Amino acid sequence: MLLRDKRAVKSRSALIEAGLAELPVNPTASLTEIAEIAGIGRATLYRHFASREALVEEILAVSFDDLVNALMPMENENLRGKKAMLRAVELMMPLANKLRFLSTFWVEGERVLSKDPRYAMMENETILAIEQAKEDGDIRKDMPTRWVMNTYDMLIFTAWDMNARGEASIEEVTRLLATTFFEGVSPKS
Amino acid sequence: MLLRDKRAVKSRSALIEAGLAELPVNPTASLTEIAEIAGIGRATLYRHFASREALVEEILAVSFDDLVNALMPMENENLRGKKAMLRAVELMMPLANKLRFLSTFWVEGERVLSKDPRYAMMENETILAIEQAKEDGDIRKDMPTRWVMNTYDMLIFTAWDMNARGEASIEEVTRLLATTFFEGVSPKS
DNA sequence: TATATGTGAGACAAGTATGTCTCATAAAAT
DNA sequence: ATTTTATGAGACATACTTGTCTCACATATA
Repeated sequence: MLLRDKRAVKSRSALIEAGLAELPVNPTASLTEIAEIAGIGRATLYRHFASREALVEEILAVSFDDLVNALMPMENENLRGKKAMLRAVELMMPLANKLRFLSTFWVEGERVLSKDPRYAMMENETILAIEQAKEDGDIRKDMPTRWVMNTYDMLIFTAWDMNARGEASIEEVTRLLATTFFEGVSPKS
Repeated sequence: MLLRDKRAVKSRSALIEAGLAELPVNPTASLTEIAEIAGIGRATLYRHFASREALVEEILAVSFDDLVNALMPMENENLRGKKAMLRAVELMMPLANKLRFLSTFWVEGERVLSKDPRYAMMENETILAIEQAKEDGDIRKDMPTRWVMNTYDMLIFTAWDMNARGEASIEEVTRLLATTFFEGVSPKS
């Protein structure tokens, strides 16, 4: 199954798409269900993925690809600290559905997530930006970086969720997130 | 099984304790596992709880009891808006370990959670406090109440989680939460 | 002490998920 | 046109989970 054949490519992507759509909604979905959603025979699923875990890992890898891809523009922008964090939010917001998969496997799959070296990489970049923002006077030095990062991640998930429920547009949640994160919910004094 | 017998009371609470400890870590734990953790025979588990769902519901009910109990002191304090929100955080934070169960079942169990009338009640009280805070000039009027509430809830879970991992004390996460929520992560200007 | 009741161990049935395998068929590759 | 390869359908074995039931035993209760 070396993806030289059109059919194999199609089957594979159909399976990944199905998992990406179904697993966040129903994390314990059986492989029979996923194969059915993909419109692919269950046996074929096993031809592409040796096990359930292999499928999940592959979907995670694809999600990371999209995420890293979305953040690509930043490579040439040389932003740091607060500006980098805001720009990242802006670029990540439209990827809501992909992030959703990642957030579903945040708890259960922390060991799965951390298998991907890019996970640690992205975490490190976030930490770096937070520490730069502290130096620049944009984030309080007395707040643990870990707390700031958790808050940042959590706000991203919250923002996506609200957008997915149709309660606010991408632009709106981006603005809300930025304001809430840096200024809090209080009016400017 | 009317809990007239010491043994029944002990078994029941051991099972609830086990579920409370294990399910947040491993949401798909089998009843065999939970019974083993409780040190109770699996048959006895079924004598107390008709089904898996019944066990989960009971644990949720117990969690709500604790939560409502913890917030009891506010009944006589007549706080409103920002002060009510801060006081609620202060009272809820020490319940971290116990109430992590609720956050685990936040997504999956939203239908389970909303079975409990106290869920809607607490939600309404939060909404009321947020709207009071808006009137009082403590929360921006241009922020949707829904967004503010989601942020508030998520910060509570984040704080619980950080405390549960031993990364910060109760007092610390309480302070971090309050500051982050109302002022944001930026230093005071 | 005598009775009532909760319990543990284990058998049991039914349902479901995982993973392997075969074979005929259809569609790609050459 | 011929060969190669992926697929679908389904059988099959294995294992696990849920939920029920029985029986001997231990422990509350009276």
